[in-house]
Amino acid sequence: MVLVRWEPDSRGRLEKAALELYGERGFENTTVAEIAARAGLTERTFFRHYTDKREVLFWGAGALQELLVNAVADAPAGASPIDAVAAALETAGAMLQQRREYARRRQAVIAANAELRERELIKLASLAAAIAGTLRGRGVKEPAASLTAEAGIAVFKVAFERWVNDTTGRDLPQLIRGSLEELKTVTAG
Amino acid sequence: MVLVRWEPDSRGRLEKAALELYGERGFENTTVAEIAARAGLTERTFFRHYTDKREVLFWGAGALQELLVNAVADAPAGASPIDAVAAALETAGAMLQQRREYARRRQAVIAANAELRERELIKLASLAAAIAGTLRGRGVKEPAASLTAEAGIAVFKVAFERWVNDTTGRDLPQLIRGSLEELKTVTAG
DNA sequence: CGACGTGATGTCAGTTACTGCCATCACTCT
DNA sequence: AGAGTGATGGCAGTAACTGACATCACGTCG
Repeated sequence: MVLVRWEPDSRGRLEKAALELYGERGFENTTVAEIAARAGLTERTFFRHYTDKREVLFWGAGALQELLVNAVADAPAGASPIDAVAAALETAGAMLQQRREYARRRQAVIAANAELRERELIKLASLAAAIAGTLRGRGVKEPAASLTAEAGIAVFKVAFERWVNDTTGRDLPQLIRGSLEELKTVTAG
Repeated sequence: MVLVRWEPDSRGRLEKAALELYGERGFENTTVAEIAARAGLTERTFFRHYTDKREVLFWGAGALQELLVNAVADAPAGASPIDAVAAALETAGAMLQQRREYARRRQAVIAANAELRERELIKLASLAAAIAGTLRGRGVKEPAASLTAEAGIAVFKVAFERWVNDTTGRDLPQLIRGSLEELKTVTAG
């Protein structure tokens, strides 16, 4: 009957089931066994794919980091560090924008739970560290590299939050540009 | 024999025991039962004082947040938002500086473990949110308030890390000032 | 002075996240 | 056909955390 031993894309099924259940009853009231069951798998298999119950929502972070690092590395040699970072963030923002509904649901789930917010923050910190490393590779010294990267992440955080909670459909890359301008104004004070 | 039913300062004993054990064998290889035993208490009592195993290292965060918020609120009315935040951070830095050895040991423990780093990041995010709220109370609009607060926290993170890993005994408030200047330079690019 | 309430602690049982070890078995390669 | 591989299941074990109830020095009030 069954053509293959296991249904394909178990990762995708686990992520879908987890996002649904976290959204329906909340992260804390969802059991890993329940996620696995909805995906047609067992708890043990869940933990083979994800190191813990939170990580199932953050699998895409690696790809985002790679995208950002490449974009910073590929910025024109003449670009200032902050503009290289800003351009990279706008590129990433354009990608996220294509999956707006998914991004919103996911963000609502994360915002509703402190443990998930913690995980998100460490992913952002990891992004900042990777960006700082890339800037150093472009010849930027410390502490300028770290400060530029951290400032970029701050700009992204503020812009992303506005974008998620925005009903007027503003453009994420534009919000990022606007946030950077605001940061420049504010630090010039 | 015993004059009082329980030794006083169970919180202090728990925090001391936890920092020691996390430093000796690492966070992951330390059991809450072991911490409690070293403090002369039971596991159950540990969880009455701290919501989880990490929180025992972050009890002081509340006082720090209060200090920062007050310092921002008390800044002269004419001060720019970024300068108000910078002054508050320098005040906080001066406080931390008085407990340098403690701060270093604690930071070494936190840096060695991802879960503890997560917790630290959410505490810093909470600081940023509180500062942003105070700035709004001073009439600063969004997104300027959030960006100023996030930028301030970024400056603090970079300065604090340099201070902790510094062997030449540089002054933390000075490092904070220097980081802010660097940020201003970098964002002016 | 004695009963009584209170607060910090102890005891214990239960749930669930997470891990190590071994078994299974469709598919593949030789 | 037989051996190897890889994704999965089953199961036992540890430890974080929680709820319910017991204890008992201390202070208070009648």
